[in-house]
Order: sequence, then C-alpha cells, then structure tokens
Amino acid sequence: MSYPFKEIEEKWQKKWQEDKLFAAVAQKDKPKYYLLEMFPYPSGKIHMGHVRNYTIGDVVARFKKMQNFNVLHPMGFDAFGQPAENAAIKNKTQPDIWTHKCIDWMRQELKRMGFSYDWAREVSTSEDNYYKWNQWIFLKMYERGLAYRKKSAVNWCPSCETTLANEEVVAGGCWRCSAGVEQKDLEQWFLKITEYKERLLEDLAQLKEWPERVLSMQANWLGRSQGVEIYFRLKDNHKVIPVFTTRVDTIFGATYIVLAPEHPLVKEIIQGKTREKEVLRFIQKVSKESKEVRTASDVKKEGVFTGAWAINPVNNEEVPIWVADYVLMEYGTGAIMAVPAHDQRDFLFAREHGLPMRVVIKSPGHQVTTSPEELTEAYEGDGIQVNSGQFDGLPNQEAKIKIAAWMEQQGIGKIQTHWRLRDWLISRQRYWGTPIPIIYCPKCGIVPVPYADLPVELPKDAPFTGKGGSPLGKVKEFAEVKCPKCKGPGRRETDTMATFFDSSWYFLRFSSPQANAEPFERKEVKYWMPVDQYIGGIEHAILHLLYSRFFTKFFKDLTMIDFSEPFSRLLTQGMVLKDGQVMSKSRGNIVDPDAIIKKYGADTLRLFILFAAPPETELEWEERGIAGAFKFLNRLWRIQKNLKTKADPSLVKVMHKSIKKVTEDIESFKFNTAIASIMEFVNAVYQQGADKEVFSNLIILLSPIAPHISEELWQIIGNKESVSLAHWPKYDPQMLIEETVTLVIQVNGRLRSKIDVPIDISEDKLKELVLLDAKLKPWLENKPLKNFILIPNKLINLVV
RNA sequence: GCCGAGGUGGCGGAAUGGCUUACGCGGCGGUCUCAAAAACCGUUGAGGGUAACCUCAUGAGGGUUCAACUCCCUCCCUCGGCACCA
Repeated sequence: MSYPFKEIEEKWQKKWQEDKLFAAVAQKDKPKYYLLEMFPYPSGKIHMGHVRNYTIGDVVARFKKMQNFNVLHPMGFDAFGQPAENAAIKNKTQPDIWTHKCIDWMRQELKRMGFSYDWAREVSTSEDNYYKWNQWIFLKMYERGLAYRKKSAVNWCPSCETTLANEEVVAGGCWRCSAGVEQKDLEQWFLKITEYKERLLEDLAQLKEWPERVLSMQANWLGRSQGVEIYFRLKDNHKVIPVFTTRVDTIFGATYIVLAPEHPLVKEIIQGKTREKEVLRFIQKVSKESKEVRTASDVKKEGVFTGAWAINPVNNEEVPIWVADYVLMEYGTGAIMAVPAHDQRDFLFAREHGLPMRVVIKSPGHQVTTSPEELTEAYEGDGIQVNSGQFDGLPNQEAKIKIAAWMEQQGIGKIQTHWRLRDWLISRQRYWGTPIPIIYCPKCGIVPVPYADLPVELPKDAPFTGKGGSPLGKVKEFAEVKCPKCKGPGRRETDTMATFFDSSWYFLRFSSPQANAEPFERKEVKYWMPVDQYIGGIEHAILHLLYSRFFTKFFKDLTMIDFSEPFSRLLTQGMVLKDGQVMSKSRGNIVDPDAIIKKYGADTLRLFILFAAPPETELEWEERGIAGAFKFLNRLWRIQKNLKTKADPSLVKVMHKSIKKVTEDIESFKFNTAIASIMEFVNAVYQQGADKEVFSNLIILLSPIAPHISEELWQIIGNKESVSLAHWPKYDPQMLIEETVTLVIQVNGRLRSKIDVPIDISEDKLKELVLLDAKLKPWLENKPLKNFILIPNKLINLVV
C-alpha cells in the first residue's frame, strides 16, 4: 500500500490557494527575496524542462520564505509568438482563443506541481494592458533615436515567413524551425543595442554570481576586438583604403592588401585597367555564392589581382591590391592587410598566387627562420621584431603598443575597437505580436502614435492564410488611419514586434502587474528589484538575457530605476534527457509530467528531478529512479507510526548534522546532496524511532522539496498552521562535536589501521597508542620512524 | 583556431589536499508468501588469497607534497559558444 498522495496533494493545493499563502506584499521589516524562473511560452503542456526549472525555483522560494525572507515568486506567460498563429491557421480559430486555452491548461498543470506562486501577479504578454507598455517603451526608444528604421540586408526565414534577429540565427538556421536563413533587402525597425555594447560588456564583471559559460558566451557575442585602423594610400591618387588589424606588430610584413569583392573602391581602381573584365567576372562569381559556401573553412581561397597598387604607410613600400572571397565586407573595413608570414590564411593565399612574404617576428625559442622560402606555414605566435625599422629587437607584444602609438602620432593609423554585435532587428511580418506604434504619412513621414492613443490594439479578426505578408496589412480598419500630425490619410505599420521585446522587461512588471501610469511602479521596483535569483535554460544565454540587460540599462538612462543589471544571480539548469537525447516530439521520447503525477504524485516527481543530478548538469530520465524516489516517500510516510517520547541522543546528533548539511546545500543549490542527507536522516529515524521534535525538524527540512507530504505529516503531528510558515531550524554546533573520533593511521601515506580515540587527545598519548597497534607492527618493524604527522581528529601518517 | 564547462564503480552521482566511490538505481543472496509484488535484512570497484589481508584503480603522462580526484605542467577525449573576425 502506498501513501495516499493524490488525496493529499489535491487537498493542500486547494488549501494553500484559499489561504493566499504565497501572496507577496512589500514589507519593510523583512529582507526581500525576488525569485524568478523564466516564464513559459504557453504551448499547452508543461514538459520536463519546465518541471525541472520550476521545481528548483520552488525549493529556493519556499526555503527563503521559511528563513524569514519576504519572497516574491511570480509566474506568467510569454504569450505572443508564432506557434499560436500557426495553430490558429491549422485549426481555423483565433490565436487569442488558442492562447487562452493553453494558458488555462498550463496554469492547471503548474498548480498540480504545488509551486508556491503568487498567482495574483500573473502576467500575460498578449493582454493589451501588457503590450501597451511594449509600445510605450518602443516610443521612448524612438524618441531617443534608439528605435530606427533602415533598409538593409536582413535575415529571413522562408518557413516562418518573417525576418529574424542575428541572435535568432543559430548555425545558419532559424532558432525556431531550423530552416536555412536567407538574406533579404528590406526596410525594417531596429533597436540600437549597439549603443550599449560597452556597458553590456563592462558590466559582465559585476555579474559575479552568473555561470562562467554564460558570461563567456555573452562576451563572445559582443565580440570586442581591439586593433588599429591603418590607412593605405593608393599609388595613383590620394585616395585612402583603411584596413583593420589586431596584429599591428606585423605591419612591416604586410606585402599586399585584399579588398572584399563588394568593397566600393574596387570598381573605381579597376576602371579602364586591363584587368577590369577579369575582376568583374570574379566579383560576379562570388556574388552568386551563398554566405555559407563562402565562409566554409575548407574551401580554397580564391582571388584576383586588380592591377592597382597601394603604399604601406610604415615603410612606403608599394604593395599590390587584390580582391578575394575570404575578405568579408561586413567585418572591419572590408579590407585587410595581408601578412603571409604571420597569418595562415594569408600564407596559403600568397603561396597559391606567388605573392611575396616577409618575416617580421622571430621566435627565439623555436628557431623560426627569417627567410620566407623556408617557411612551411605562417608563424602566428609571439617573438621578437625583425625587419621592422626602429622597432627591431622589441618583443612583439610591446611593439604592438609602440607601433600603434607611433602610427597615431604620424597620422597613418588609429587605435580602434571593433564589435561583432549588430543592432537588433525587431520587425516581424506576423500577426500574433505587439503592433509597432508607428504611422506612415505621405506628408509627415514616420509619425509615432501619441501616447494617449495607446494601446494600438491588435484587431481580433485578421485573416489567416499563412502566406503572403503580414495579416495586419489586410485589415483595412487597422491599416488605414489618419496621420496624428496633419490628420491626412496615413498608413499604419503592419509589422509586429519580435516577442523577445515582450520578455525583456516582464521581470519589472511582476513588481506591480496592475501599474497603469508607466510600465511598472517605480516604488515597487525599488523594493523588489533586482531579481535575487533567476533560473532558466542555457538556450537563453545570449538572446533573452542580453536583451533584458539592454532594456534594464535603458530604463536606468530614463532614470526610472537605479540599477543597471536585472539579475543578481543566475542559475542555468541543464536539460532533461531520455536515452541520452533531448526529449522531443519528433524523437517520440517525451515523458509527460502529467502521467508521472498521476502514477506517483507531484512530490515524487519533484524529489526525483532534484535528486537525479545537480541542477546545472544534464539529467537523464530514469523510470527506475522515479520509483526509488516514490519508495523513499512511502518509507517516510511509514515512520510517522514509529514515534516515541524521547529520541536517542545519537539520533539528535544526526538531526543537527542534517540541518547543517541541508541548509548549506540548498543555499548553494546542491539539492541532490541535500536530499541524500535527508535520506540518511530518514534511515536513522527508521532504525531508531524519532520523537516529535526530531520528526518535526525532518519534515521542515523536506518541506521545500516535497511540500504536500510534508504538510500532511506536519498536520498529523498536531500543527495547525502550514509548514511553510514554520521557521527553518538552526543547528546547534555543540551537538556536532563528537566525544570520540576514528583516526585513520597511515604508514607512508597508505591506510594501514584505524583507531578510536577521545577527541583532542594529546599527541604524546596518541603516539604511545599507535606504537602499540598490532596491525602496524609489520610495517614499522626494523624501520626508523622519520616523521610523525598528526592532523588532529582526522589522521596520522607515519613516515618510515 | 579562440573562449568556456567537463572526464570518478554496471548506471545517476558524492568527495576541492587527509579512509575514493556518500546517497540512490541496478545486480546478487536471504526473510515473509502457495506464489508474485511490496516491505525488510545482508552483500556489491577490479584483481589475488581458505582467511587475516595484499595489490591496483578518479581520461593519459610527469611534477609538488608526509599525503593528490583535488594544486602545477604537458597531452588526449566529450560537450557548448564564437569564427575565412583580419
């Protein structure tokens, strides 16, 4: 007979809700703790990833509450987005209706897990009282020149029929559907996230409690590289070709320069020259190649000589100008100086086309030759400058700084920083998103919708065909509007915002979900923010987390908030795998949390998912493991019958040890070992029988992890209030002190014997005892004792 | 190539200078039962030995130390991010 989990769980979920046990109210007399998990997209069903994410969060929220923190633990739904639109097309319904249905269903499922959310603060981004503020924020950005419209080549997903941000392109494919991303020339709205690039990079240093890999991924994405822009003059006229390099120390070895085929100067320098046709043909050929083909690293570098020459400004040497496919217009200046002796790509290209090389850095240790003929590959390491004029003999790292300074002084170069980050494209040619609050007027141009007219409501009756442009364009009443300025006929922007816009500030909204003068109440935000602990998947390491950091800095610039980072501490939980693979519909290896709850209950599911692996690593789903967790809870259920009036002192000791371990482990997110310690505690209780005090503490320790069974047992032993209102126990350090201790005895570092002695026994006494130890005799015989090492209360090592 | 994380029993994982393998899963043996399940008890790194016990083992190799999974050096492998990035 297993314990009646179904009855227990339903009963307490209902009771917690009735009592509004987890409602958050600002309270001055308590320290606040804002715990947030990344809110879900309401796809209709929670999956194991959600269960893991939210269980981790719930343990911490409940734990902090019992430690007398004033806890904010909200939940909401990232409700705009393509799946709703696709489902609506498929089922011939409205995305609005479909989304609401999904939200209702998911809310039910989350409640069945027993999570301690303050449901009164629930937020849904597709409600007009939420997306109104997206529009408000957009207008604020527009006013400050941070939202702007521009025509450029943008990422296009042919399957989703919409544009994508750079951050949404993963390995050349759409982040959502993996279809190959194409380039399209379109006029679109961008957010100037690049204006914040320095701060986004610098402030990473503040994020001491973020995982190293997220910090490194963000830094990679921002992609700062420091170098020098060098000005090469053309030989024939005074025009200048700027090139960017991070290796200015190799400038004396630059023996040719290469322009990207798209470089605007190419056509000019070949005009009327003998090579014009050949170069044009080459450019034509490259333009037909896709970016993927062009950037594949194993493809041979191709290029042609333009017939033109430039002057290397450091030594006035004439160098030929080439055009090659391995130089990209979108990075740096679209032109490079080639140093074949010290850059492998340049080396291969130079060998292929018979271009000259010059060694300018010599590695003293490695005997690198200074004669280019003997080179078999480029030397890219550090060394001493040679063939570098007045810089000869300097270590190259030092020369780098000196040459850069000297070039600036001479006016032939400029120290510069290049970034990989590009502005954020937010226009989407889709229906189910926030309308961009802009009107185009033939007379006045781009006119922002006045604040008073917000929200620009999403019409409910847009036609869904699933193809051919944004559905909003087909809704006359929506698209055709008067210009707010001149009252003449105008046309509304019919694109919607990327949904990452919505999630870039929702954490602020939770502080005051009903705010109606601004996106959030400043007073509430001041109390609750920043988020003390944020928990979510690693897949958002760049996307959502970068955007949220950007928005936070923007609000700070608006003086609406006084902090610049939204999330003090971040935990990225690992994925849940089945048979070593991510659970997915297409693989058919999904384990439905609902089925597990039915079979074993929410407490068992919570317990297993925390116990099976540390939160940051991947978790392999094990049906047998979950049965083990269930077994444990049943065991716990049974020991309530074994209570006695006075617990054995040795058990009280176990209790204090457990309190210490569980407290420390939850604080450092080691839930698996916290549970292991509780299991040991339960095993001890099982054997010895607990009294009420010991049992009470055991229940409290388990309650954040398995709240329902804990609540039930808590009431059974005679408590009236919820266990979540109990105080987290403190351990007594006195109780951890043992009277005797088992010392390990080593001879030459190898375990040979053990000895039980009183704690803090004197060294002399110990020595005496040890030398009497019969087990040690064979190891010590006829060998003089060289050293006697005593680590108090731990170990003795005899060196002979 | 650069950056980051990691490599420990049959499996998930403990241990951050001091008894390697906590806790759990699985396996094996037993108790209860007509039987099974559940529950309970015992056992379980490898090799050797009747046994006491010995030897070996934390990706590989070296080093520091009385003592190394842990610190240092070299290398290998796995996973993730960035990348013809100048």
